[in-house]
Amino acid sequence: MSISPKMTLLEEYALVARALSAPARLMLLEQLAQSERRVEALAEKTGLTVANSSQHLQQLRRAGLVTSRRDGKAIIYRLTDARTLTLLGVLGDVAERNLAQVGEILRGLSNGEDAPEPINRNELAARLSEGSVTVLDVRPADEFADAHIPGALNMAVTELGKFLTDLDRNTEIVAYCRGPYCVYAHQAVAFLRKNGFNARRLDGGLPEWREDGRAIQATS
Amino acid sequence: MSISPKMTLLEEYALVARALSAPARLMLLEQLAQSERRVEALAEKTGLTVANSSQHLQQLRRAGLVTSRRDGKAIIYRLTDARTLTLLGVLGDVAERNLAQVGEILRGLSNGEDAPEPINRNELAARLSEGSVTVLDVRPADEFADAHIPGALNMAVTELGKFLTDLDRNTEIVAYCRGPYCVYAHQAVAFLRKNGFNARRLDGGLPEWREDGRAIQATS
DNA sequence: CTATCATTCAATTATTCGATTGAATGATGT
DNA sequence: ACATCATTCAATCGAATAATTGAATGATAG
Repeated sequence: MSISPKMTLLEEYALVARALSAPARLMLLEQLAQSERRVEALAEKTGLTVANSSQHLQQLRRAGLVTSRRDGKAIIYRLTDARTLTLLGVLGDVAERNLAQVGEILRGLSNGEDAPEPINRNELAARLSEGSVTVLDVRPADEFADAHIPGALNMAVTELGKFLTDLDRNTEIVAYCRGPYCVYAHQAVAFLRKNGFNARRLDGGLPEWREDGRAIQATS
Repeated sequence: MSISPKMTLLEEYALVARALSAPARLMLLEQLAQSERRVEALAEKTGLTVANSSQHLQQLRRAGLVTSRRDGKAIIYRLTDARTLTLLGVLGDVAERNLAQVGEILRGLSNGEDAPEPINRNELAARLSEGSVTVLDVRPADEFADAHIPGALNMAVTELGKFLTDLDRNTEIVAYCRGPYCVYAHQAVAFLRKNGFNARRLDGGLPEWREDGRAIQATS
């Protein structure tokens, strides 16, 4: 079947693409983009069984998208490098702009509010150093604890209502979450705007911010 | 199965990735990156049957990677936009750097010669305006006729031996072909270097050159 | 209006994939 | 050296996919 080098190459490229072609594996990659994790932790975060996670992770490893190492009794998986992150971002970009259904869902998350353009990371960095912005991390608390943008507040989207009084209505709010596939930031921005706040989404999530080489606040 | 918007989104992203997960479709996309084409022409170029090409093209269309229009009796397919090209490039990049087998094949194409770093498109453009470089288009003649880098010579890799005397040994040669998945340029560079020429590969092929907004020489 | 013909559809077959279950592995840490 | 336990493997099932064949579609061109 694949005697010529050309065909072998194409099959390898196809293998990488196939690794991205299951929602379960995209969830795993999104998690790994936050930080390296053990199989069990990944299984819990994604709702997959451990055995199933393990098999998906092996497919991702065969495709070169993740690598693993041992730490004590656990195997720790992580993204091979920043190119994996780039690939995920471009994939989301293509889908968002070329698939009508994706655009609709993303707009639907805004719940009637028309969302403003996201703020880019350069601009946020500048605004942060001025102190003229409130940064909101809407990921689960454990992921926030692991690492976040310095000075960010952590509020789960579902709890946002309870903390509205804590937020300064005169300062622009920038919300972010995991990255291109995370919907929390969209929802948070819509909710805040509906309640009269000036809120925008950050372009990219924590992984992209970190990949830019910017400072993060980490626990360990 | 997919009630939550999050899952629906992931399924859509996975659909795009799945579209890239078959060698046949990657070949079709490589062809479409050269120029828009009819189904029959694509089938001939890729060696697929017409019916099979049609079905693959429909999958690519569902994934938003290509679009089609009618021209007379024919349906003309083309890449939806430059993002598709970017996606293909990043996919190749990940595979080349993370999969050992891909690296080996690409090195194997050089046939013992160690290939120099490719020249980037900015540099080639500068060198072209100086006239200090010979540009070699190693794609098939019909694709060359369709469009090529201005001033480029067209030689199929297999015919390269016959034309060695036509090439100036004192001018550096830059070879290019279809893009990241095309192996002709690698082979041409190896052959030329083995024969004492100073040759390098262009980073990216004609589609990337065109996408940069640079001048091309076209027939029509 | 009708014949033409490029493209698409439909039905089939062989293959591959994803999820599940329970057992096996094998490096750790005592 | 051995027990532990996170991870992986193996086997199974149901579903989805790619390629092939031949027929159907449907817009064009005369």
